[in-house]
Amino acid sequence: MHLINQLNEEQRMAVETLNGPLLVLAGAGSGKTRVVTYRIVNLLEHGIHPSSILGLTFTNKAAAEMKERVRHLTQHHVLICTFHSLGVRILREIIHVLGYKRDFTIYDEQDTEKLMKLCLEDMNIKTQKQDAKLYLNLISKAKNALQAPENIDSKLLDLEEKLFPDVYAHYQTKLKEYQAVDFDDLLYLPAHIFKTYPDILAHYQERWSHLLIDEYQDTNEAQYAIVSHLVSKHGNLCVVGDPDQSIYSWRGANIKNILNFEKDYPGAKVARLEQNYRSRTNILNGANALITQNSGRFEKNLWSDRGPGERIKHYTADTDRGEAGFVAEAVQYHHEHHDAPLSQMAVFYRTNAQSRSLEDRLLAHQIPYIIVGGISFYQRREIKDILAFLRMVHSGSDFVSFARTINLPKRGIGESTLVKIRLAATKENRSIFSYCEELVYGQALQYPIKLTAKQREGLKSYVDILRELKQIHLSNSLHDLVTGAIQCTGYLSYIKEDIETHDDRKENLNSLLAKAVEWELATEEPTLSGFLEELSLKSSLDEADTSKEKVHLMTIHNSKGLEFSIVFLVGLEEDLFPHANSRDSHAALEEERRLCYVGMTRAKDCLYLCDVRQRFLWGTTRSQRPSRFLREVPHEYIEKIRSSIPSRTAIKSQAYAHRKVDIESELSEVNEVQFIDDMDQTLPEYDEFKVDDAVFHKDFGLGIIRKSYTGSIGLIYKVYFAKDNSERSLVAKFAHLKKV
DNA sequence: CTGTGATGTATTTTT
DNA sequence: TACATCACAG
Repeated sequence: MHLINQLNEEQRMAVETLNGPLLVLAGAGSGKTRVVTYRIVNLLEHGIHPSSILGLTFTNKAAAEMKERVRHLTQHHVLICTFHSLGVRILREIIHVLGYKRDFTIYDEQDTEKLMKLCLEDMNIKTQKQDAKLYLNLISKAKNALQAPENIDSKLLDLEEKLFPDVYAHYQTKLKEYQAVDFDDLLYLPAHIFKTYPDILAHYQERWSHLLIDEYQDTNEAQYAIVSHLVSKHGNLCVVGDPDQSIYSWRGANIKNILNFEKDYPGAKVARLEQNYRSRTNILNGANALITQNSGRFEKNLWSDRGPGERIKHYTADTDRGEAGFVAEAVQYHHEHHDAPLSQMAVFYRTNAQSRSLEDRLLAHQIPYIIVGGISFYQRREIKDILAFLRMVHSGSDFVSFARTINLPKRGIGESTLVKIRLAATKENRSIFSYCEELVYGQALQYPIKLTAKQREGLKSYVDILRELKQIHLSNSLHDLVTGAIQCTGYLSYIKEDIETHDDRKENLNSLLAKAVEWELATEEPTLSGFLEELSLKSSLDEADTSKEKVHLMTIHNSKGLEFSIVFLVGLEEDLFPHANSRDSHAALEEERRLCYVGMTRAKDCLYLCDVRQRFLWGTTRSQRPSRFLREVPHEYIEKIRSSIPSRTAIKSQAYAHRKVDIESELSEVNEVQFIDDMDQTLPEYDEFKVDDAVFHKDFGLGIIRKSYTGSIGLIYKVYFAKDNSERSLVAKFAHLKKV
């Protein structure tokens, strides 16, 4: 295989190890994708049948990319997909053993929230606002940990969570009744089936002889179980990942899965990919130094021979608007003076809300940008509405979709009637739609409910519309059905009522139709269920058209796996990044640090770090303190700047020496001042102490930190002092507390 | 049942 | 801020 020659020694070892367990520790930018694809090519060249190989990733995008690369190199189609689509694939084949029908619906978060509210109502649980979300969270955790409702140890639960096992059980019952599964079920149910039905498992073990898992550090228990079940026979498992880039523990990812790989699979070979082909050393070393602060790591020595490059630039703005303005100007500068393509620049932030000010300034500077991630097209109301109609055509059992569509447009069926219909249908043991049909057209009901003339009329029109759509579905193409769902339902006139949003919504509906057509052309057997399934597994990440000449805006989470020449990491402030919610947990804080590491290591040539003194956040203007992460990157790699245009030293020392002199002199006046690195004078103030830390005060003696918060004067600690048994609030910068 | 306006409240990351 | 929920009137 000639491709082998393009690899370094460790990479080659990974590519040439075809059987048995293999752990590839792939540092940032170490050529992971190349190794993975070459390894698949190598498997194929060694006579492994394409259909025996299974590659698993976390995003559709990564899967598609890898698949395409393999196809390009070998002309073979290999199954590379996300864990969730693998789950669907398996469930479509065997979910009947659990009493589901083959064409189940997949509920997204919005859908499950509706379902949960209705469950709580059923159980007469006083439905407080966040209750639904709270229970859903617990259920999600339970499923990720492979716990069935009956396996929950109620002794471990808080008092207010005592009802949880019952709620969980009822929720599962309802899901089944409505022939729906939630997102976590796509992993949980296959894992459950594998465990319970050895013959089914054997079948899948037979089918896939070689497994490959990407981003293994982000697998959760359920995913881990699926994988270990599948490989327990042949043992040919290659996992790729980087513990330092584990950033999804909040979704159940367990970093131990990768850390314990050698224990789980004795005799595993380990390839350490430590040469970074991406970043300049100033950036790489800065990031390395930062991540060293974490405990319990696999030591590694990531190096690069791409030369030092420029130092990491740190800019402090007065306000979030100023920060965004700085970014816009710097983008413009790089674009105009160095021909840096916009598509090679990216701005990363911790929370989605931060994108607004950035968008605002970029727009003002007329810089084209694209938001990667964000609110998905498929989450938009009008899209979900039409899809709900389609779901009703597909499965008459899905009550959530019924509830969503029954009053589009208004048909006089309100909350209370909806409850009556739902309960009656359940009692009657009929699907929600067949119950409605019977209610309007038949008499064979044991539990009919009373309707006003207007309601009867409304329900009848609804049933008629769905019957018509079903008819279209039988004899026409998919896009005819979509057209029908938009037109026959009167949806168009319904959205006309809101003039403000009408045009946008209409446009979105047009794109939906376009997507349907496109999908029909690209798919061999374009069925409705296939279409719905594809859309429910699509994430916002998969839609972005990244080919265009635009600056990329995204959360740091979304930046994983990408690289850009120039990266702006904004909002490096305490309580934003690291996020306030991680404040009291060491583990959470380390994850924030890994997140920062991920963000930094996306940059090839140029990295900007920004923080802001005053930020408009959560409805008010807040005084912000610089992130501790800024301090954790050693000074030698950082240059503090006060303008988006480089200072004279920077110009001279870097590749910019050829720049036009007039610009340089124009700016030199301002920049003269900033040659001093003032990092030392502006040491960020941050939570030096955490709750429960012991401290010493020169007057009050020994104390314990009870609380830390930010007042108008800065960081304040509430400290309990043993000496006089008192609690005092002390301003951090004056109190001179010492660690004990 | 529906629409309105007031009131309250919770603000991370997403396959 | 912005969204969801609630109370109340029609």
